[in-house]
Amino acid sequence: MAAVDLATHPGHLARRLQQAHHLLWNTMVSEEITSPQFAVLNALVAEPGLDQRTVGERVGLDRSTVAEVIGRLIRRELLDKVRDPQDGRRYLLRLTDEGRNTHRRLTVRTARMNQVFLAPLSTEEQSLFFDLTQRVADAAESLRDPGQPPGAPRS
Amino acid sequence: MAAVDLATHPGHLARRLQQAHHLLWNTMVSEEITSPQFAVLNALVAEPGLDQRTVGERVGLDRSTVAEVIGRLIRRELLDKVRDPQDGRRYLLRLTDEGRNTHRRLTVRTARMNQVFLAPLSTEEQSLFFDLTQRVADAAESLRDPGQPPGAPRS
DNA sequence: CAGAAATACTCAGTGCCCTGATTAATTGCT
DNA sequence: AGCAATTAATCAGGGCACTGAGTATTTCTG
Repeated sequence: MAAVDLATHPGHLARRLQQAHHLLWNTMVSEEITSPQFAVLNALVAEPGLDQRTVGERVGLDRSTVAEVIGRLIRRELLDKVRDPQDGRRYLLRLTDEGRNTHRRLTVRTARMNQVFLAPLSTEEQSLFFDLTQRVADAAESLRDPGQPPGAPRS
Repeated sequence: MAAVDLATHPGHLARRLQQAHHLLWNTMVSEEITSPQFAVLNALVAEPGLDQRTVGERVGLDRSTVAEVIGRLIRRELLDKVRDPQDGRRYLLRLTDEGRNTHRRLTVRTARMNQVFLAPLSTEEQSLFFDLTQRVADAAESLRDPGQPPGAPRS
């Protein structure tokens, strides 16, 4: 008799949201390529030749997960990996032609999927949704390591 | 040069949100019990003696996942499982005393965590966040099986 | 220059999440 | 009663996500 209403738990809502998204992705975008895999491809289209760690940073995947995702992309020959001649610890990642094609093809579909996903909201509500969600996520992420706030200079 | 801004992708945002939540949960609620596990305990506090499938329905876990989660809860002796004498296909789930205690203890902490998680938003923004997120999730879930809309009568 | 510290990556272990196939029990229909 | 369809659960298999420990390479420092 002391049960809680899960609808008031943002974490539970986040999980449901992600599950719903996963489902829609599978039906509208691709059953082969997952959303995190697409994010990796996208990061490499934006900045070719990144190393593994940086890709993880860009798309929000930790070192282990990014290694797995990249492993799968390499197996499918959408990517390849070469040692950085400048720094033998790093692997440099490059898209194959097929990787670039796949990214281009899926970009169209993800746009359509996003529209369907957000269709229940009006245009203003959609911006609000992005704003609120992003602020919550940013804040929680910054609790992780109280290092420099977003947009800190490099080098 | 045809890269997309992931910040405009609700799915990517949902994933980040969930990751951030997971992190906060680990530090503020429990490293032993996960959020889905808590959801299962909570469902059984609300409705003791549910079967596995129904629990999954209540907390939004599919048949396979709910079986795994329940397995872990049983191993930790927070739950037990007995065949339904009325229907030998079902397992009926019951909280142990420790399960009830754990639920009660974590309930307090989850409330605190939710506050911290949503702290970047004002009170009105928080209700808006719930409303928008819930509508998106509901809509996407109903795309799954175009069965009866929410709130369909039972029995 | 040699040893210590930092960095990039890998590996092992745990948990969540889904689909499709299978098994066991019940219900419905002749 | 007997067989088909339905239903609850399991199992196999693939993918995402995190932590802690280990390896190799580079950089920092005395």
